[in-house]
Amino acid sequence: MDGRPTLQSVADRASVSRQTVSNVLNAPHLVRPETLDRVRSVIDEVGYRPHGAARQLRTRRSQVIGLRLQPSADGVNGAVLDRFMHALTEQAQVRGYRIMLFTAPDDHGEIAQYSELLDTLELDAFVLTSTHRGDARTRWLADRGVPFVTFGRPWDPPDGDGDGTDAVASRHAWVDVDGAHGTRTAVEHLQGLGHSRIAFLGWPVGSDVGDDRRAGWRRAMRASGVADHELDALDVGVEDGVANGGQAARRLMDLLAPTAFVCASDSLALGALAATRSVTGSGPGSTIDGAVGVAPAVIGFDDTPVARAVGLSSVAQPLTEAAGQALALLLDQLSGQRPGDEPPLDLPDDRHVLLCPSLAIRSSSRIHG
Amino acid sequence: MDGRPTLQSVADRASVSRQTVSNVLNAPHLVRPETLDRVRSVIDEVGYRPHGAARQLRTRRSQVIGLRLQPSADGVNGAVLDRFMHALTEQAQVRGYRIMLFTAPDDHGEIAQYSELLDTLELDAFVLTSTHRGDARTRWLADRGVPFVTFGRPWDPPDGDGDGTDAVASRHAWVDVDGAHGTRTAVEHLQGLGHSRIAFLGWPVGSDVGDDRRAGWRRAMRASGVADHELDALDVGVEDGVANGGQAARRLMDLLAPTAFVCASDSLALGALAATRSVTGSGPGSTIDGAVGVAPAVIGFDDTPVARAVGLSSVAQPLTEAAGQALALLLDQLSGQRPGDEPPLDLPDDRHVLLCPSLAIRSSSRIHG
DNA sequence: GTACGCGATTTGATCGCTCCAATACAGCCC
DNA sequence: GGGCTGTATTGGAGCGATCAAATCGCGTAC
Repeated sequence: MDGRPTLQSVADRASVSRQTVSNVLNAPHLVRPETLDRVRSVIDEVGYRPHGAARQLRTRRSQVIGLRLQPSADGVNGAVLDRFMHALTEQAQVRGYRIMLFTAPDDHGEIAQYSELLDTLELDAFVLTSTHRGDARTRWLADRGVPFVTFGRPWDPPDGDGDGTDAVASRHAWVDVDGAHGTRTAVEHLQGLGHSRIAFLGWPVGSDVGDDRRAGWRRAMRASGVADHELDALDVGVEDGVANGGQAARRLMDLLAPTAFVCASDSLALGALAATRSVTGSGPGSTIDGAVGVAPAVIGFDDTPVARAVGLSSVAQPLTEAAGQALALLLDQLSGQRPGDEPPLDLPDDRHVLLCPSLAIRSSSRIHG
Repeated sequence: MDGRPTLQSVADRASVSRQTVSNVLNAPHLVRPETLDRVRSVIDEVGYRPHGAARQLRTRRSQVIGLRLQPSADGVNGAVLDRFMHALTEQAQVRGYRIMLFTAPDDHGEIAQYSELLDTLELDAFVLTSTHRGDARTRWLADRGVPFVTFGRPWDPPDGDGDGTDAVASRHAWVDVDGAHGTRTAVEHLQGLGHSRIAFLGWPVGSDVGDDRRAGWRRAMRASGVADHELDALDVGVEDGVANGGQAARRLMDLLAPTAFVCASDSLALGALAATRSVTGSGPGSTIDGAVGVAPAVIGFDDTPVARAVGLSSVAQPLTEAAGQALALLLDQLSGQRPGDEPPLDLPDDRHVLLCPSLAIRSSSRIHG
């Protein structure tokens, strides 16, 4: 009566043994139906819940997934990872897993945290974000057979130095959103509205994510017959930020007078939006008049809350879907892996999920001059 | 050699007993210095780390703190809680605690999660956000003697129905930011720049946080001799949102032509900023000319990334400090409480921390006409 | 000389669960 | 009825740590 109900106390009350109660919960098919019912009603009656630590001590599984909080990217973006985390937490919870947070100053520190979390708390898996070329984290985890998924493709070239190690190491499970597809959709949407001089306002060449988004714009433009030298002129790369976006947009408008901007981020788009609106004097959603003085259309990327707030069209990542897929990939690894076993060597290649973003159309791309 | 190092394996290697190794880690003062050194060097050598689940099973403490993720407030705000969470995770980590996430559709569901998390994982404490009047969560936790802190004051009236239960229940540990102080500082800053007709753009009366911020503005205005009927005219309450902020600002400008706006959120401020700038045609930071046509100053609240991006002055909450204080209050409760003990009945009243926000001054409040 | 006190260390028990091997019991065939 | 198969259930062992109590060595007091 005193203290929390335990497997033994439930067993006594139901006149069975410990193990039978355990089986009722973990392997019901082994228990005779009438015994099942009886034990279950006792469980409900006393409100029994298994003790996680005790179970973990025996099974070597914690049912907990680790996630590193990024050091708060102080931009308009950054909310993306937070939203992903929300979705992940929700999805994990319904599948019987929990999310544990940790922080680290850099990748090296993150690996140190992996080590500690695995040794002391025996986390079952990790979700990695912000992957990049030559990511030491994926290598470390893969070498130790720790289940993990990355939100973001491994951007390493598919075939490294020929010895195949890199290829194997980067053949891990991942989920990502097709950025190129997003910008292409944006371009096509604008073309459908009659635009043809569509500029790309992105980051400097060299960031994989940025180049991917640029490539989508480029392909769509080229497909509609725009020449390469013209594309080069319409293609701008600046560091992320509202101010930078505004400056770059103004410069482009002076030189080439594009009728629309496709941007690599909402920050850049926000700057462009302000620049285009202040020059022409017409706010988003204002009336159309003739040809001159109509503000160019602007489309951002990531569909952050700010975009929603100011009526900025934006490419929206399916973050809930991404989180769901990430978890599915993780559970796949977890189910096939008994604590002591080695991870299977030749993994199926269908552990990659590339999702298509959608376009949230708002007033910043509804009108056309 | 095989398997992870355990307390026993370290003990064997150092030619001492299990318990001595345990003491080296948990009660070094009980161990003779030379033994201490010897055992410690073995620990380092084999890389021993205590196993959390085993420890928890015995001590009934998990060293884990629970935090509910709010269902992603889809505004410009909401980032506030995310930033608080970042700080909390960081602070907890250096003190040997971890943050575990969970979600719930409402307060009732949140309580159900508490129950489950306490029974199965034995979380040591919880951090609550978004507290409100008659919050069932704090009551539930307090009744069960579960340590917790809220980020946000209990807004219940100090003396309930006279039976004292509410007063006791709400006398829990909390950390909050003095919103009134923030808006007062904003007003004083504006007055220092020569402003006198300063409007308040807030939420409808009835939300405790909003009324607090309103009160700060009101007090500062009254202190400088503004009559009450004038204050009522300068005081607007609308639902949060950029569009609402813009509309309300425009209306105020038509009626009363205030020279400055103090807002209850960055969303409202953003709307006001757009409205003031589009009417006069001068962007933030543009040149001053005479008296007519100069854009009113605008100050927001929460210092969200967007504010930083568009040059909006804003009242900044000290979130890192808040997280640190919250944890200090928690650890205070945790240290004084042995697993089986009852919580102390008469708690000290110094478990409330009210922090002062600071003002981030940017271009939206630098000029004055 | 025995008793006592005190610090350092060891031993046995225990937390709540699952794994494993052993057992009881039914049904079936010869 | 004996032997076999397969299913339902049982008891013992152990996961890795801490707690509580026992033990040991040694100096001091009576």
